[in-house]
Amino acid sequence: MKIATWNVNSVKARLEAATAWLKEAVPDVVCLQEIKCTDDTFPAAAFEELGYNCAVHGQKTYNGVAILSKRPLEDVTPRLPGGEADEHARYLEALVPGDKSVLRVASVYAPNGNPVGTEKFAYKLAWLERLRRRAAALLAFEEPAALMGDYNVIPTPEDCHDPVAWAQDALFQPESRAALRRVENLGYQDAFRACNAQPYQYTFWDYQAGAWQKDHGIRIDHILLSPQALDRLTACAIDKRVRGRDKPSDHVPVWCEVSV
DNA sequence: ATGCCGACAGGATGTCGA
Repeated sequence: MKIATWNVNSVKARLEAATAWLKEAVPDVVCLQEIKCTDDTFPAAAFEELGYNCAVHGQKTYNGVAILSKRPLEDVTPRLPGGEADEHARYLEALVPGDKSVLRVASVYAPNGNPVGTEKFAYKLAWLERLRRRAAALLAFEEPAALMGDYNVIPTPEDCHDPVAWAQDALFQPESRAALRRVENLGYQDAFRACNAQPYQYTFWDYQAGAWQKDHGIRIDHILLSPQALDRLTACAIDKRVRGRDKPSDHVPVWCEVSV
């Protein structure tokens, strides 16, 4: 099963780019982030035409996550536990039946957290701690699980072009990196790093300052696999070329293949 | 030291992203 994650930065602005990529990449499951629309305005028909079922946890203007799947989507659950007052649409979970077993997938859109030292940064860390708790609960099922999305965390200095340039940014704070590591330390593995040790492989390039042309990127979109999913991992890659197309998102898709 | 670009809401320009 080919599964993927992509922060599209508005699903409506990216509809043409998204359908073109789906036709060539042909993933079985795609987790989308920053769809920036409500459930009722999500362009489901365009994806259904390509054979996808859609689960949507939307929000007007900001955030919003979705899961597209060629297989049925069961147990569809929005929101992370523990944030009853949190109105941001940043998490959506579903169960996808595979050939041999089920695969639990989650579309993850962690908060940006800038500027550091504000309530936004505190919200980011609290949100990642809620994610860690949910990730711990999922491990108890002892089933293949993939928590995929925009974590807004640069894991290591080798995941950005210039660590000094990002030193003051919420994405590269020691606390942010530790929060991501705490999820991994439960027993989840970064699928990309399980397949590729090359440094300076990015998933995001800013629209500004010619970041794409200069390859000034960062790796912040991650696929975290449970042990049962990692055992079935056969490939993982970043579809970098998508960033060079017309009207691109500032993020590109990351995908992996798991034999479930 | 700051903006650079882009999407959105709304009808000018501010907010947000990373």
